[in-house]
Amino acid sequence: MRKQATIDDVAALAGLSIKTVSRVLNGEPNVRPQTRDRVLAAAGELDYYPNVSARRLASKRSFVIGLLYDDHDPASDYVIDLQDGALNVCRSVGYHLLIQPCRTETPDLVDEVIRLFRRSTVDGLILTQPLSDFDPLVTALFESEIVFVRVSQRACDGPCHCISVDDDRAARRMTDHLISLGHRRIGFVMGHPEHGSSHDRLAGFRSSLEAHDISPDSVPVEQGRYTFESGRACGHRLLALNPRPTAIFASNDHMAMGVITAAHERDLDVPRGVSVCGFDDAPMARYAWPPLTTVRQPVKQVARVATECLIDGLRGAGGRPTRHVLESELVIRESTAPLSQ
Amino acid sequence: MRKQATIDDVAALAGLSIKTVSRVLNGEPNVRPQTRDRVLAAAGELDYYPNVSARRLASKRSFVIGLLYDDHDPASDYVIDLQDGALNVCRSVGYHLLIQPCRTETPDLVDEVIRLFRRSTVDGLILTQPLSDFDPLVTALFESEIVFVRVSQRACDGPCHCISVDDDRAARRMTDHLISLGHRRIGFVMGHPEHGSSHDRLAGFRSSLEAHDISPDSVPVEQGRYTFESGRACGHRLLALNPRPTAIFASNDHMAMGVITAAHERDLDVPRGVSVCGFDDAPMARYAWPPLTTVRQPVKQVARVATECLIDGLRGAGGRPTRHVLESELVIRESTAPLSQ
DNA sequence: GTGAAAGCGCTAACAC
DNA sequence: GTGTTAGCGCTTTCAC
Repeated sequence: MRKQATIDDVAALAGLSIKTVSRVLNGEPNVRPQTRDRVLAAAGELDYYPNVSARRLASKRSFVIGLLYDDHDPASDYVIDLQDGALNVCRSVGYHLLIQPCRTETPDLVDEVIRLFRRSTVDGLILTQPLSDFDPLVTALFESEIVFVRVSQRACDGPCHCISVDDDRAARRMTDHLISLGHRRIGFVMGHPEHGSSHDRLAGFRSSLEAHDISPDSVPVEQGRYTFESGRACGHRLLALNPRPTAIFASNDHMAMGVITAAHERDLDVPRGVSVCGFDDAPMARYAWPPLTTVRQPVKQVARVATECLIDGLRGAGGRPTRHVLESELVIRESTAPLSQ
Repeated sequence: MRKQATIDDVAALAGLSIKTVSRVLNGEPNVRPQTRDRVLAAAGELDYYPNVSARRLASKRSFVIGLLYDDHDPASDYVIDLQDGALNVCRSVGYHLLIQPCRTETPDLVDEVIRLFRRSTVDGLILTQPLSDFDPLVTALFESEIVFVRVSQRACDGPCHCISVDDDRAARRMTDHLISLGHRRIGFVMGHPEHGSSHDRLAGFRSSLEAHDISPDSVPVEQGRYTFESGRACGHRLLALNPRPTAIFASNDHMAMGVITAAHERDLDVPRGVSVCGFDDAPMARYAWPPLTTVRQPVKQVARVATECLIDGLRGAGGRPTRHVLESELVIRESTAPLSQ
């Protein structure tokens, strides 16, 4: 393994001082373009790459950001996409990503996260749902003056960037779709009551109904918890109703799969007997039978934007807190069909 | 944010030199137990935690290990489990984990990985399948004298630890299960031909057949690629056969889901018309309809063992290369049933 | 067994 | 615009 060049080597080759090299490498002002080029040429020739540890030690910054997520069961696809989006940005700007799965239930979650900081291993954090809606944590971070961005629908009053997806609107459009197929008796399976997204999706559902003059009486709502099992239980309850809903909108794909299973267990064909749709476009949605109509969220892009905001903030380019709202996309597959007479 | 204590603070409080403190913290010999205790007490009182960057800079080690995995489509559950197992060990011994998704197809994959090292950000690597079977990479790592462990069935000739799962045996036991249900005409869907596991699983399948005196003629084998779509295509080919197989063993769950879809598309009930089983116990297997009979691999444990081996190796406790083989577990659900007459 | 001094490779503050 | 001088907090070498 060849020895890695140091900044001194570059300075020597360029015939400049070490500080000038440092300036160029850090994009600081007050460098003549011509000097700059000389430095870059020398660095290129030596295949020089700054030593991260030295840089960290001297600058007291770690160039690492932490990605916090809840590692609850059915989240792996979501998490992988988050990681992917964040990693892409990190790599392109020379940061590292520290992944930090955690559980909202952990009693000393807040302490743990704060300690991550105290140990100076992380410059800033990305909080994803549902952690980003967990008030004790958010409050503690503000108090500790830790830089972070939230991926969350919910507003927050502190000086922090928020990135969100328009769940409300997507749910409304999905409901519009069901109604356009002729369905008017639509069951709804709500997500985990403590996740902000559950309420947004329900709100979108309701606003579509309202716009179509459908009475709330014909739209039974069941409380799920975003898991397959809860979807299955809610599915059974909804399908036992008389009159039976002709369509069921589950707030995520896992619950939608549960609803489909419940339908199968009652020898009800999907979509002929009942249309079912989900939310999230988990990979399983494509492989289900029948393939699931759902909503595709731009998860990678959310992570990308969040990471960019955070790193900009760390670089001081920060400024006032911003709010980004990204759009989801309807994915119509075969689990929804026109109402059969 | 309170200022983090330094090693000097600890030394001062303990009334010892900084070097002695360092010795204790690094578990070096030549320290009197009593001195040791004094140091630990002082460190505890100050809530001291060594500064990672300083330690890295001075020791030229990063205390970071890299987890390399292929980020191919249907792998997210596997990857999350790998990360989880590795993270647990890392945290308990004070290492960090750098995740590095990559694609075998990337032309300069090898260069990229080597560079990870040159830039001194990683002390060692964990290679997971199918990367761990990718010869150009493995060879390059040996040549660069980079410390790594492989998660792979395949043996390798270099001085490196290997952690594997006994796919061969698991496939044999699964086939035994099908035969015990009365099936003798069993279709097999092979995995990606370049993944070592594909061949192991096929071998296990064959050895069971042999043990039961079943002629190879009655067991059609189709070549898949571990994806849902390939499973679906192979499923159609197998189900079009005359006589039709009464059971199909797919080499992973995604392909098994594809086979089930193919069966549905031919109005064939699973398991009454055809039994189907998979491999891996992906979460989707539990949520499928019918729930899928499959093989559960101890992925987290594999990652844990791999991480422990690697870190031991880095600490010099290394020694000769070891080989760990972990056992999988059959998960019998409802997609397999006794042969109906 | 323990300690003193000399860096690791970089950035920060200030001088020029 | 550019260079000089000190550290950052730790590990290492070698002396005691």
